[in-house]
Amino acid sequence: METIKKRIANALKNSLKKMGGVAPLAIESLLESPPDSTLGDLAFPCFSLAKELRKSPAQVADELACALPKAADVDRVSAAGPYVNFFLNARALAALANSKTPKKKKTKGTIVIEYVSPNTNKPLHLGHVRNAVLGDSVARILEATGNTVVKTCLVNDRGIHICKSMVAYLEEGKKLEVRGKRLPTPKSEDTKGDHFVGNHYVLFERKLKDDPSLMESAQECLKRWEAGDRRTRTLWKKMNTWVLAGMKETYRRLGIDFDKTYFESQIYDKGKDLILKNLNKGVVVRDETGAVYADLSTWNLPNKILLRKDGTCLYITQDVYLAVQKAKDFKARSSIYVIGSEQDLYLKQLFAVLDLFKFVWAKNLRHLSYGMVNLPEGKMKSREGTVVDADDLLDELETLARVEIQKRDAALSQKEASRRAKTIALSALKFYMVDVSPKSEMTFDPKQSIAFQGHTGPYLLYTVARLESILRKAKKSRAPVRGAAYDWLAEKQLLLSLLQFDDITRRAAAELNPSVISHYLFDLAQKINDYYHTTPILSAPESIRQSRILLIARLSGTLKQGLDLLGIKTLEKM
RNA sequence: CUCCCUGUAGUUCAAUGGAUAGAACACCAGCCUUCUAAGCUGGUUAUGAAGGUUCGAUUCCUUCCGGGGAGACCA
Repeated sequence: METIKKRIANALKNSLKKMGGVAPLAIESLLESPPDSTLGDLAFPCFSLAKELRKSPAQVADELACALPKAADVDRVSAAGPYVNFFLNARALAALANSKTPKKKKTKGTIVIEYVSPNTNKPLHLGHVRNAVLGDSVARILEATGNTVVKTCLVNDRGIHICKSMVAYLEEGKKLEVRGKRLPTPKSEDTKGDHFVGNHYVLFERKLKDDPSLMESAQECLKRWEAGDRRTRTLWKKMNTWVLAGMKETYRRLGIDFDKTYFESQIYDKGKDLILKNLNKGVVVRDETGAVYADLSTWNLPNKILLRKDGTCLYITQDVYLAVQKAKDFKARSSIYVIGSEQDLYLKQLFAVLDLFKFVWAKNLRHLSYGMVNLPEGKMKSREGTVVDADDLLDELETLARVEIQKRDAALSQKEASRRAKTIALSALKFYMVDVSPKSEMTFDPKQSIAFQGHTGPYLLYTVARLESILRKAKKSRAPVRGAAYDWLAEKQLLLSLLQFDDITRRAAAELNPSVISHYLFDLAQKINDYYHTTPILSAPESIRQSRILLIARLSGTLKQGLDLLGIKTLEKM
């Protein structure tokens, strides 16, 4: 595709010279796709040339269309109003689509991406799922465009939140002790560890209403933790282990993983030295109360406190440390933070502080900010119990997928049905999450998100399964190969779409936006299904059958490749 | 009070400043003796308001109205 574009751009440049004009610099990038395929396959808008040539855009287009030389890969050039439209040659497109693209080498260096970053006081919820799916997909996209990607997770495993769960757990324990019973565990309660601890967190919040003194207990617990009190640390460790085991299970179900996990408890006080060093250099300042802050007026941002007046650390203290550590650990040229938009200002300040500290890589830090996930009835609120739990959601989706599978093939083995249900359920969830552009808030309507028809993941899986079915049958009845032609409009559209894939992937990488890919894939699948219905493949005349099968293979491959970039697995049959 | 994001069919989402604002869901009417009907075809419905910049504005600027978020010792 690039080669055709380049050639057309050159031809345009030459013709413009003859007409007495100067071609715009980025002439190749001006080439666009017409809104309707009957208008052409590529379009060149002439608006910018009109002034210079002192002619109307339509006139320029008209003259340009006549002046352009004939070429093998272009069937026809025509002016339509202010546009010069090119009709590409289907055979040339087919040849291009079938030529093997060289595998991308990883030459661009390393990018670190940090995502999910959960607290260890409750299980993962819908918001984490959006974060996880986004981060995972962006990592895949960057990898596919020549970067080495390191996936990291920062676990917020210490702080007042976990202390609340601990206090609730100990309170419960006191009561049980009186009755001579042992403390419950996830095992004794047959509850997943993260849910077990989360239940105690909820319990704490509920009891807090009647007993405000519990808050003091939590504060004391935190102090004991910071002082290194052995019993507190032991309980803390035990509860965190439960939570992390539970989360691991959820990640596994989601198909998400990390190359490196950092724990807040291990680094939360490590940024202090760096801050103090910069204080000595006069880069940051101590105010009259004793707190250390960074003046960020150069960045047009409010000042940021880096150390409390009592000298203790804040969240940003460790974030500064961690950023430096990541740069050292992986020699990363860039780092991406997948974090909700409510922290937009915080991340701007973090990046500014690192810039203030003169780290060269600070200018390459990026915040992949994403909007909140809301429910049709409003915001998710843990206190009101309206939080959608990740595990529950996955269970529900799998059950629904299973029902649909059962409807279609009752004879399918339990094992296979379950395998398919998992894949289909995940495809629905991931596609739904990734299809909205990250910046937008999204409304999670359970009814729509679990739909298996229309603009959904399962629609794409189904399209792949149909293509694979054709390919299986084609193998069984191999026909003699002959050269063949793509002479129909439908096939040309498919070829054009196929040739856009690399461009689309690059755009998604540049924008850190997987929805670019999901939109493309859905559009491609629609074209494929249309083609499927209108064009016979296996029963096609011998002369063109083989090239159609080849096209089907290419289409299936591209769909799979694209879905893989979204973290979605496909099925051969469904 | 200040700053950031946001407002598109009944609903959920699209649209590098470009040609007739696209899908999906829902609703109605069709299509399985033909490669998987989780599919396909057809039908009804939208840019919050007013100005401005531009040959051209859903997109950029201003004001107003509505929604969300953030604002130095929580993150």
